[in-house]
Amino acid sequence: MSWVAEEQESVWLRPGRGTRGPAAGRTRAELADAAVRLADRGGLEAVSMRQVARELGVGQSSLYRYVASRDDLLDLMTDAAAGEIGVDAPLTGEPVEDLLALADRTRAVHVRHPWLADVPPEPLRLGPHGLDHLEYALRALAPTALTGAAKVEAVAVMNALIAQFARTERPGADADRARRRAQETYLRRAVAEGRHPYLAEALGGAAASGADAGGSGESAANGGGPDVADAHGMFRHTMRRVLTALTAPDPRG
Amino acid sequence: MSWVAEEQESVWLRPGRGTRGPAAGRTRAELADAAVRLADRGGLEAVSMRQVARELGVGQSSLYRYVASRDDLLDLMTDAAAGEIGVDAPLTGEPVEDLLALADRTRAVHVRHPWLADVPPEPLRLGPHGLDHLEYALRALAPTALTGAAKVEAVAVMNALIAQFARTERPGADADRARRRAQETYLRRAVAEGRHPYLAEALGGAAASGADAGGSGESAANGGGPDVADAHGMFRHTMRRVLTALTAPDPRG
DNA sequence: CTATAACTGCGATCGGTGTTCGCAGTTATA
DNA sequence: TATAACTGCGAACACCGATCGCAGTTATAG
Repeated sequence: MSWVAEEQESVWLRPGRGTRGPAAGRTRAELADAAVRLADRGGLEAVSMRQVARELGVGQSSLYRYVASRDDLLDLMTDAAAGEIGVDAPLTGEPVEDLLALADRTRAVHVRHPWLADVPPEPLRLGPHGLDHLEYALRALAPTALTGAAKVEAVAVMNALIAQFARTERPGADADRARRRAQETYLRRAVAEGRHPYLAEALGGAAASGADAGGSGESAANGGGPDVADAHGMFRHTMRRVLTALTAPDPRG
Repeated sequence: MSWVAEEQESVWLRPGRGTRGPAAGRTRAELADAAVRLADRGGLEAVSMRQVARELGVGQSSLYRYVASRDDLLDLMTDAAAGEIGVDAPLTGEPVEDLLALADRTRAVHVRHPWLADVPPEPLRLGPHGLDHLEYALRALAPTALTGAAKVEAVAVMNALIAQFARTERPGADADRARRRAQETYLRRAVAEGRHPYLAEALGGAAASGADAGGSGESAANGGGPDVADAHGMFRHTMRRVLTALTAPDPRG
């Protein structure tokens, strides 16, 4: 990788090619498209350099002419998805409403690309579209009296919750079915033991739901026969509450 | 895997061994300990079956006598961490205060085991300790007028936020340093272009912060010279707000 | 027009991963 | 004592991300 030897390593900072050699057969955008296509079909794990190369009809090692690593490919995919959110909707001036609308559109993208929730969240994964998205959210937060840091954090929390909900509501990847069912079985049996009365009560009507303790939380409001509309309602409801809490003026200053 | 052929697959449902053959040389707990030790040192990626086997001084394939897959090993690790949280603290009866205390203790575990934030969040990753943790949280939420589902969701949101903050504040894994710095460089240059005024303003004093758009959100309040105490304060502040919002009686019913 | 430098595509290959299989050895039961 | 159940594990399989060097192509420099 000659062009990366210098100093900068971000995919987005890489300059266009020189004029010397033959033109590259594909675009980075084509790379991203192929990867997204694969991920939409088979999940993030289906996105291997070999698979992407086959999808594009090129040799595997050729991919490294466009991208320095698989992680860069994930950057491309993530930003492509961010580009689907759309940041042209006019703002009403009501931060909570505007962010809620943005959250809804982001959620839609997550539904379309369930693998988004599986992309390992790096501390800073912002491409051009990601920047636009963040800018839009900050613009929506402008009427607020929050600190810059607080605003950024509010957006981060919002996005974290969106990913959280997206994970919860996703259909289940066929392969995980067995595992998921097994874990539900365990939950049911453990609750049946009778040593978790509050849990038993909370799960009362619905079948299986849960939130893992140590890691990132998970929950599911489904089990018996939930309709998506209800899930969406739950999403909007919870999100509005959290956004209201986050955008309220800070009593400490 | 004879014992798994039947039906159930969860690690936690697997019965004790029969009395026929020689006793197993290690415990599942020892497995978990070794894995946790490795993860504490080198991150989640350091936890490979080969490494764990070497750490234990056994052959690699022997691990599959204790565990059906690497994912089961992650279950063991996660639940071991969940066991460190502690659910013996008495409840005050104030849901927000109790949950905030619980969140603080959970956060401490995340600080001690930064890899927790990297464990792929499955829809249902609850071991025995995870169940106890959830039960404790639900008990804290008992005075509330929330639905069972709403309570579970509140806990899930809380855990998601904890993981979010944990990711934000973690030191940076040495190997990612270069990548991280590169991305900060990109952010700085992009902002310097002048086409993201709100972003520029929000990042005003501090150096680099961000929240990715498509995937799960990320943020960083650090940059110039932040102290951990401030981060902790930010954590408690945000958490209290969100918890207050989530536990307030639902106007819809 | 030629030489050269820059660029592309890619086969071969390396070290690593999770997982499976079958075999030798061990132990308690029948 | 024979057998069934269990353990540990070496060897192997298929896949993974990444690297290296080479042949072929193209625009520029002399």
